Amino acid sequence: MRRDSRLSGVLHVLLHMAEQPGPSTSEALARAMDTNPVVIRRIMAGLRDRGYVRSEKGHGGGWTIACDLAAVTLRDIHDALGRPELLAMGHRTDAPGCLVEQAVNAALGEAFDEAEALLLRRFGEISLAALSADFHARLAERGGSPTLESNHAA
Amino acid sequence: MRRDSRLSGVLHVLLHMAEQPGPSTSEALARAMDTNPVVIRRIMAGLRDRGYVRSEKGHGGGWTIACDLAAVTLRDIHDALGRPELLAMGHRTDAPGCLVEQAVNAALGEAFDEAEALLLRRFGEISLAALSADFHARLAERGGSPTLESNHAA
DNA sequence: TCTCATGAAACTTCATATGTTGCATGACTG
DNA sequence: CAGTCATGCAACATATGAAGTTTCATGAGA
Repeated sequence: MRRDSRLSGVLHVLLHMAEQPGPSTSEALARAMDTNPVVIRRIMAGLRDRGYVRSEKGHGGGWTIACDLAAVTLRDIHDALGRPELLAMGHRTDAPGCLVEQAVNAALGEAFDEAEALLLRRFGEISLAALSADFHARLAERGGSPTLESNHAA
Repeated sequence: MRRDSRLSGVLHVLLHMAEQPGPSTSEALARAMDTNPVVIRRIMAGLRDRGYVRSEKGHGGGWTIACDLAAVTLRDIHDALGRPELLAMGHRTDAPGCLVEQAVNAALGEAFDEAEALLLRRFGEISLAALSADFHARLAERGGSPTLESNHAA
């Protein structure tokens, strides 16, 4: 099953924006992500509604970070994306009358719930600032330049 | 994203077969599962290849359990299904050149790996016999009859 | 007014689980 | 041996949702 990469994508966008002094246009971000500007706007819409980022139209417009990176976690971002499904598997029937299927659902459901809870807990432990710090650590190790373009073909 | 219900479905089938004295036809199982016989054959093929079940053609043919339920775990069944994806999310790019994306992948990947490991561990802890026992416990509580049909519209 | 940027809607593409049909194969029955 | 029942397999249809694309409206700044 094709895996949802919106969380991965939006984090990539946010960290690039954090390296930019001014606003970043959807077009520039899309070029860096090798995708379409509309896709950028789509995944950013939820973050804008929550006030994590701001968007401005017209000349000099684009996207700006509008929150404290240390105060926002991956879980917040996941929520802003609309809490997409975490697991690729599910029950065949949600409320089965069959006792066999109830037993199956109970056993699987427990494992599913634990895995989802684990993921959400981990997401809640990682702030955007921590991600950014990890990036800068990698940058220092590599000795590269901190510009957006240097890491992409663009 | 539409969730994969093959594991749930095949477990349902196996537990029903365990309640049957003789072989169960794909057609009968499909009726109980409210699906198509070909779907049953499809999800059972992997289990047959591993020797967990046997299939016989012709009169009196059908599917029979060919393993010790206590010796086979949900993880074995998951393997027999071809180890479908467990998580609905993934990386945007698997081996990115961009350091930002590497940092994102590292953080997310750790959480993903933990969640997958947890699921597989839990699956490995649950045997088919345990599932069957849970079913019988529910049955005793409900006081129903142990037939396949009693739990389904058929 | 012209240009640049987002906002929103509609459409296409793609992957994959699921559902369906048709036919070949093999096993039992009479 | 012919007929029926069942699986095996291939091909095709359907449905869902992420991702990509096109188009037009809107608003901000030069």
